[in-house]
Amino acid sequence: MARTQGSHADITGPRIRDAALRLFAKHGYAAVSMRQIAAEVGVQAGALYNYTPDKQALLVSLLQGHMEELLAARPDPSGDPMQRLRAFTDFHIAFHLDRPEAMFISYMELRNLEKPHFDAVERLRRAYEDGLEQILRAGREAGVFALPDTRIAAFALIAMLNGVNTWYRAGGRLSLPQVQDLYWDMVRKAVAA
Amino acid sequence: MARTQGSHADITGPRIRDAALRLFAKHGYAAVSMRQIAAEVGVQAGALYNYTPDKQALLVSLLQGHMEELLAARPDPSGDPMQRLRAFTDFHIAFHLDRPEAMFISYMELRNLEKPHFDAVERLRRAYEDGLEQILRAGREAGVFALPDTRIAAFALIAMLNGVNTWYRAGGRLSLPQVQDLYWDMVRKAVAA
DNA sequence: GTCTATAAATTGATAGAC
DNA sequence: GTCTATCAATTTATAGAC
Repeated sequence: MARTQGSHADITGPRIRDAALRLFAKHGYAAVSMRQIAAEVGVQAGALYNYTPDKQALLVSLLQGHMEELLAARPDPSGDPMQRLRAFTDFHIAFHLDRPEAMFISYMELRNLEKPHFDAVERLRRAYEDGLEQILRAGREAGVFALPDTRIAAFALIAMLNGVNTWYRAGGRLSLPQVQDLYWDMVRKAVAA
Repeated sequence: MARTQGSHADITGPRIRDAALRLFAKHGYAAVSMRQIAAEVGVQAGALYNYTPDKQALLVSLLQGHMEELLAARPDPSGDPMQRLRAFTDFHIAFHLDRPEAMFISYMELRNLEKPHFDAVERLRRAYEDGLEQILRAGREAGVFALPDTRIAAFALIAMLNGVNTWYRAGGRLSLPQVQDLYWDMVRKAVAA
């Protein structure tokens, strides 16, 4: 029989983060109250403050955690530039389709981060963009890519790949490998020499 | 000498929309109070309700107005598919770089629209995407574009072009025509046969 | 058309019982 | 560790004077 009171430290913490992620993605950070998060978890609002000092820290943890996971999961830089770009494309699509809410709030709620937290997250994003740009530069030097501006190209490719999340629905007419093939076709041609 | 009271119907209306656009873009719809908007305009909160029935109507008006302007400003469908695609690319970049806040809230604040308003704005966006897809289909039928899926390609190209707004700053190292050339280079190659 | 004043509800966060 | 109760501040929106 379910208790209505008692100690649940091990499970409550992650459930609070899950609930906050889901609600922030759906309604936006500013529109979500601590009471809503607590209700989603099944505790009272006061209990949340055993796990987070305040609402802002909850958002910071979600965004920073997402970017650190993204950087840690990147494919190894092995193979020629074409192979590396294909691996990056496949990875980027798969990683973000697997975490639609985290990806969504990582773009949408940046402005709700206080300055030092914003700077920290931006530094991580910058590192990720740099990873792609290095692939593009290596390809240009090898003569397989033709890109007048590798920095802008990196922005453009990431923006294009991010767009998958705006239309893809699991169980739709396209499987993940089909989506990866479709985007790889355009990525490959866009950078081609 | 400036009055602190009195009638200013002609100028107050547009100024409220301007202030709301700026503040919504900066802090997010949910995070902006009617008092903040009023303060930005230089009136008291109560005065806003002479111009909008409520806060939601202000957001609807901004998003719907932006999409209608976008559709109305599209380039004429003249020329061959390659020329039409170039015109679309140049137009899309120029239009959105000219309205960064409106573009921003049109993507970010969709979720804060009540259902019927959301549907109305989505219908307009869909019409815009359809315009690009028709260009892509015409090019594929003419044999100048090679695209396995014109719908996905339209999404991908729009997402790529939208990305300009995340990094472009007026007065930066690149002029508008330079940006248009850089993106056209990638768009052209991405769809090429 | 704008003001002041206020109603009614909701917010983030804290205190103290259990 | 969670609860109930509550504070102090802020919110949208309205009423009525000018």
